[in-house]
Amino acid sequence: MDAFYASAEQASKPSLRGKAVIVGGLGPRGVVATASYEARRFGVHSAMPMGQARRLAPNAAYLVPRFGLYRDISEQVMALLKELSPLVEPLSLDEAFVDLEAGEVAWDTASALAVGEKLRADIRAVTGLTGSVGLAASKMLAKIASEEAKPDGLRLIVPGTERELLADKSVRILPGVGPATGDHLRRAGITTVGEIAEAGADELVRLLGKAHGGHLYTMALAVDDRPVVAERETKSVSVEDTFDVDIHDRVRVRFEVDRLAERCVARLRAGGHSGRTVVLKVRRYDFSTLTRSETLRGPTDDPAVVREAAARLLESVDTTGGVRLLGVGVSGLADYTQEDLFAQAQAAEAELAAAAAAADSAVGSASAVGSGDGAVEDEGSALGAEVAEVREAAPAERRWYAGHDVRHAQFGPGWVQGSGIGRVTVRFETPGSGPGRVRTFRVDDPLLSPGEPLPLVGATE
DNA sequence: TCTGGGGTCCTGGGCCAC
DNA sequence: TCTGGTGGCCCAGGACCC
Repeated sequence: MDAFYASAEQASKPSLRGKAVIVGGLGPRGVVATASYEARRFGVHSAMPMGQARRLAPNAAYLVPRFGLYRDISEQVMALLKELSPLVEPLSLDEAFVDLEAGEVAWDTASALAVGEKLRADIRAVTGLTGSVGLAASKMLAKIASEEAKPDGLRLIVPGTERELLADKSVRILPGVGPATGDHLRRAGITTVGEIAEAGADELVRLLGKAHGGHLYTMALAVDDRPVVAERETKSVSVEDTFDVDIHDRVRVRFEVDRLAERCVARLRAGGHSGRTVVLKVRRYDFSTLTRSETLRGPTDDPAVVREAAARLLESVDTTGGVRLLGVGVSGLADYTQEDLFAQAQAAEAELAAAAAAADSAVGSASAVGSGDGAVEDEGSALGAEVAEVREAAPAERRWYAGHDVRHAQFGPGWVQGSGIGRVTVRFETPGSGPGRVRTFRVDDPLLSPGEPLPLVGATE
């Protein structure tokens, strides 16, 4: 999909069509997730600090992402892809590899082009958005082709022309070559894909190590036999927060770690997982990042267990000077928990005990663990008590995020154009309407409530 | 107003068992 | 008994991707 988040916003907000739209974190430390093509003309691009984007494009519309809407659109597109082949490998919400051969829908250049054009038409018809298609003999080349096809295009790399096509391109075009590897290669006098091929496998391995160097060399020869993999197993689950202002207070740091641990476990459970290794991530005031991990005896999805492990890990980290980001993750995923094993063991014990007719078998309840209600149990530490106090004091206020959907009892559906100083400005328009009017309300206006994204195509028109 | 969030993979050192 | 090689696991950090 082309400039996916921004395009989705333009499609659902008629007043933004043809305008510079920037989607991303709007806090003081936000970065750009996606910039519309109009915004890119000002030099704004993904991963740019939002402050810099605002300097470059002060008049652009700045919106907070609406992942629910993007996910819905993504599902529509993925469904179209699955009609083409059983082998669809999603890379993100807006990108996927499709093995057309496995789907038996394309067998030569002409049929592949026809499938690509029909897919683009279908995507437009179903979602109202444009997508670009790259056709090639491997995943790497298909990806390069799709980048070249953007926006709203189709590009086919004819088999046999690959090496010639890659030779003059920057090494940065190869997947796996980011700023660091790019610099590394540049210092060795290698700037193009052709130069990687000329340097030879041994030199690449010497420069970048066995795995990375060897892989890059074969990529440079346009050799990529990685298969399209439909189902990928999740290997870790994590949540992290960057704070608007560095946190110095150790109690607050501990409180945030507790909260993150609980959010992480909620996600873990939602995915039907448990995990054995708990990871704490700390980014300090100077942007230095460190991780600490602890591997438990068995997998868990118990919030208290993860919280306590994260708290132990935090004890080994020096946070004086301030903390910019905290994260908690769980890896070593399994589909059972240590508690399950305890439960099984206890059930077996209970059976034995019953068989022995022991009247007082001492089997506890295994189901008491992991209620997930967020109760704080800190083994009586003073810090734990303080954390509980901070938790009690956490405020709950209604916030209006720029770009998010609202509904007004009198004026109907609209979206938040901005808010501040007790006021919220709403533009009343829908995907099927023309550009709408703007009205301002008090932030606590009882007639105003959060709304749901409206479908971009059909329903409302 | 410098630098998000959620992932994956690789490397290299330390430690331990064989 | 001592030493060395090897392989696996754990841990930390770095790079990369979208």
